[in-house]
Amino acid sequence: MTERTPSEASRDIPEATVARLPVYLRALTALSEAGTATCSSEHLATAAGVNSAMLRKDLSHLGSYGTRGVGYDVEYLRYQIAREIGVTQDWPVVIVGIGNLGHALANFSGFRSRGFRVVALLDADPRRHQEVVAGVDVRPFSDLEAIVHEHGVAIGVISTPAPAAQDVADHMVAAGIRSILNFAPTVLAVPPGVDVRKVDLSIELQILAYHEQRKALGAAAVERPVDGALEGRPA
Amino acid sequence: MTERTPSEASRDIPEATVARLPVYLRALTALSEAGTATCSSEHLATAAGVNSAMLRKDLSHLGSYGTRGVGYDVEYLRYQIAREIGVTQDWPVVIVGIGNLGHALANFSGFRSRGFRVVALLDADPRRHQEVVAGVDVRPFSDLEAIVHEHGVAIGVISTPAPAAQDVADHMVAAGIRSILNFAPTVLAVPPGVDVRKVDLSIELQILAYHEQRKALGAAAVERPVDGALEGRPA
DNA sequence: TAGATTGTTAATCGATTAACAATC
DNA sequence: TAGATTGTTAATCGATTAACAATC
Repeated sequence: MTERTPSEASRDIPEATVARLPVYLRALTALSEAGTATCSSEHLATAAGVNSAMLRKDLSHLGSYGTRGVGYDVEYLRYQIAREIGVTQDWPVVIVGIGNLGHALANFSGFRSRGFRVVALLDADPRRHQEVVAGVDVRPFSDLEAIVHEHGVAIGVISTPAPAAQDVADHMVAAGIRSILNFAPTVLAVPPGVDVRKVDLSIELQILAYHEQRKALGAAAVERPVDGALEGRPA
Repeated sequence: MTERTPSEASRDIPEATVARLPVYLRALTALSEAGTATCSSEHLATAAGVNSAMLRKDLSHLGSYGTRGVGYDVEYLRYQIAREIGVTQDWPVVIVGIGNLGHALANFSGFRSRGFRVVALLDADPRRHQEVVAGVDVRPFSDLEAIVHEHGVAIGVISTPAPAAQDVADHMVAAGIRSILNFAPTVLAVPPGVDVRKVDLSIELQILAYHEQRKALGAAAVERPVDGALEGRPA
């Protein structure tokens, strides 16, 4: 059951590598469109914003797709990475929560071009059910299960307000979805076997703020109040 | 200049910890709003979706803000984390690129409530300069430098199409911005000392697709073509 | 053959986790 | 005092980087 052909050496790719493969894929697509036939690890690494040792290490998890002394065939490597990620196939996606962000996501061209097809837009608010966004009409949230089964949806996107997100996730899981991209600023609880990735705008800004604050401190090391001077411990 | 008071033990917090502090902050805010005065590391960790050992380790980098045998004072810990991140102060932010995503960002309430204030919306397209979005009017991109200086903007958000992003980043850096949140699907080159965080929707979906594909393989291990059977190496 | 560049090894670094002594 | 829970230590795990032998 879990046995594996030894020839298929490429299983169990580290998570950090998986997260970079789409970046390499994009860089290779750009090189391909620019008419470049071959590239070195150095060249590709620069385009992807990583160092070449890391790139080669990452690619070594997939297999041996380069040629020593020469480099990588752009088209060939691009296909191999696309296949490894799974974007050579079509992925039906459903988006739940068609507010400002949901509109932006539905209209985002980068999905379609990478094998993701938005098959349905759902919203709990009946006033939105008149709307057509990006050529797809907005349907009631209660249609979720039917749509998931009809289109074989494996990936769900949540762009509702935070209070609704857990309920949406529960229904997605119940309908058979096992991969969720969550834009709502809340921690989702899901059963084992379900993957959740979160995109959290205000967390990203807070991380930047932390570093920005430290930069400012370096510049004027005085302004910060001395440890504990302002706020006492509670009793 | 770089000397440091030994009492301020909390410098040099690991990057992984910094990325989780905003999650703890959000959980503490929820606890606070629910009227909870005290919580254990176990309780807070569950709310934040991490394990309690990691939470305590993370908090230990900030200082010793708990009470053995008792737990943490919710309000006190919340303030300490907020101060550490820097969200007790106000951060003026500028957003460049007011398409669908820019609209969604400008309207996002989570910014304002966490100390981020959108002081300007900029777009290169003159047709957008009539618009008022979320109470702020859209101004020409060429106003960037003046606005940055006027408001002391330290954080810039890029929500333009990919081809425009590098040029926007260059202008931001030239204007003095040293923290950038990039939503454009492209790798930005910036000088040392400038922080860039990227949010890339299609990369997130591709990471989910990779894992989804592997789940499907586990279920039906046969369907995948045998290694190299379909595609030959290029000459 | 000589030069170039991959794929891999080994060293280093950082992050996570479990366990427990300190202490409220 | 006894029970609870923190803060820290040490072990483990995973990711990054440099260096170089393999080889085109």
